[in-house]
Amino acid sequence: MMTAAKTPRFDIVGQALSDASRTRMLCELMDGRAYTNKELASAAGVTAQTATAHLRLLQNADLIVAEKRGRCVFNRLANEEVARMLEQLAVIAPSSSLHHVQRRKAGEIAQVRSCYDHLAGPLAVAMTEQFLARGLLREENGAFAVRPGEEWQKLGVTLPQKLGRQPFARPCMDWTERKLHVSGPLGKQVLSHALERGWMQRNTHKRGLTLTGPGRRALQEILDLNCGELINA
Amino acid sequence: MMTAAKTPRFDIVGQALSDASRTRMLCELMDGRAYTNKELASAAGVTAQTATAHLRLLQNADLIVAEKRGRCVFNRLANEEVARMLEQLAVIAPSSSLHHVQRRKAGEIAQVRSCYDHLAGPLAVAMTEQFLARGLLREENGAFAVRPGEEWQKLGVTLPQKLGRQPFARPCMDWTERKLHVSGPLGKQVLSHALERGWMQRNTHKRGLTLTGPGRRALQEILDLNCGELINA
DNA sequence: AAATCCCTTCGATGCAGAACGAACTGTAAT
DNA sequence: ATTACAGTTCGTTCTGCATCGAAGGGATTT
Repeated sequence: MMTAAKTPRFDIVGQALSDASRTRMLCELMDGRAYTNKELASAAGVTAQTATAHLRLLQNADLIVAEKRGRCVFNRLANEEVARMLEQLAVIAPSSSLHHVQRRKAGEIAQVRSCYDHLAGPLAVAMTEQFLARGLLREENGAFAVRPGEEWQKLGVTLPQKLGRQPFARPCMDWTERKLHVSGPLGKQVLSHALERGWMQRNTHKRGLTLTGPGRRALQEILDLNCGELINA
Repeated sequence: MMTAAKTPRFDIVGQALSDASRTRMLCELMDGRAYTNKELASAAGVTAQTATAHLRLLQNADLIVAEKRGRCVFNRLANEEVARMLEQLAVIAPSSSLHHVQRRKAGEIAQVRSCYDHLAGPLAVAMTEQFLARGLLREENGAFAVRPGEEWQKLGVTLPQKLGRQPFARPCMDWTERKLHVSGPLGKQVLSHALERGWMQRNTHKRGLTLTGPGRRALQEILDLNCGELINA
């Protein structure tokens, strides 16, 4: 049975987010990969015992899930909603250094990076703008409606039979660009296809990605994107 | 060489969200309207002193903004991004999965409502504009000067002998319209008269009001107001 | 078997902050 | 002028919890 219209318990999640050690761990997890207890302890700058307590708390708040493998425990974000919530949180959360400086400093932040399981950053924003300009996507009251097009196939996207029903493409706010890019199953397919084809490679330990020559050419050909303007490396 | 940590400080916002009293207040504010300290204290179930501390904390986290007006302090969400973040948070937060949080979209908030003891909302704003256009009110350095007129009588307003002495009509900022409407004794008389005559009725629970047929006709006749344009119910 | 490593549990410590009563400031009503 | 009311400040109490040292389990290696 459900209780009568009670207020959402923001405080339970907020409690989990209220400690700097825990949020440092979450930032580490935002690339969608799994990290061990020890790695996250090191990222947060605390001992393993303390990390254990933190990770249990994050688990109880359903922000992460843990998987035991041998003597290690792999932790990852519980689901995409958690990642989206964190991205939205980043829009309003103050940063250790200045936001504006971050954006302008070339190369300090990866121009191409992943956001949980999909592309983010200027490249993702530019691609999304192309999708919208070509009528492949339409923004409809805060959601993305997907229209068929040969570009999807070239990007490795398999469209579902029934378009427009489920959230196949979701708008996701990029916190450095403050513009929309595509998440959801569509965004996920685009990234995994790009990684398979060697269009880009994951950097060490972070969400950064490196766009390769073939990737540059592929995006130029499929979407007429001039990646040289975006990534001045 | 690792650059200095530039991770977003999720914990600062999380800290603000970590207390149930504060999140109850935020839930109350999610309709986009402004509430006083006391109202929020009551919504959170704490005393006024405690609410003061909470509200200051929320201000420092840039989640809300406060504006002093008279002896009251009106608090509202700082911006649209905060509302979006809270909505995204509601997706994660327990016990919120079914009840979609009511955030202000166009026309979602009562078009006719009360603000303590006087009318507010688009209807009140439209009436005030009529008062000004007909010369019944004049804005003088931030205050309303009242001029005599037969409309006042028809609206149930008894003017005091000495006009202009004390603030008989005060300008009151409507938070959703961002325009002025009339408070003070004059606004109070208008509302109580309208309720007496059955021009409108109080809704359950909130400050919402329902404009009745006779009320619609009365306002049409007295002020030439077309209420149909305002209230699309 | 012993050694090593990852993680957890337990206990102690110390700090942060949520709550309210009492008292105070300033504004509005009568 | 007096009263009532909204909000704040201060001091106190009490609970929660982040942290680490020490010690214990379980898995893998030597």
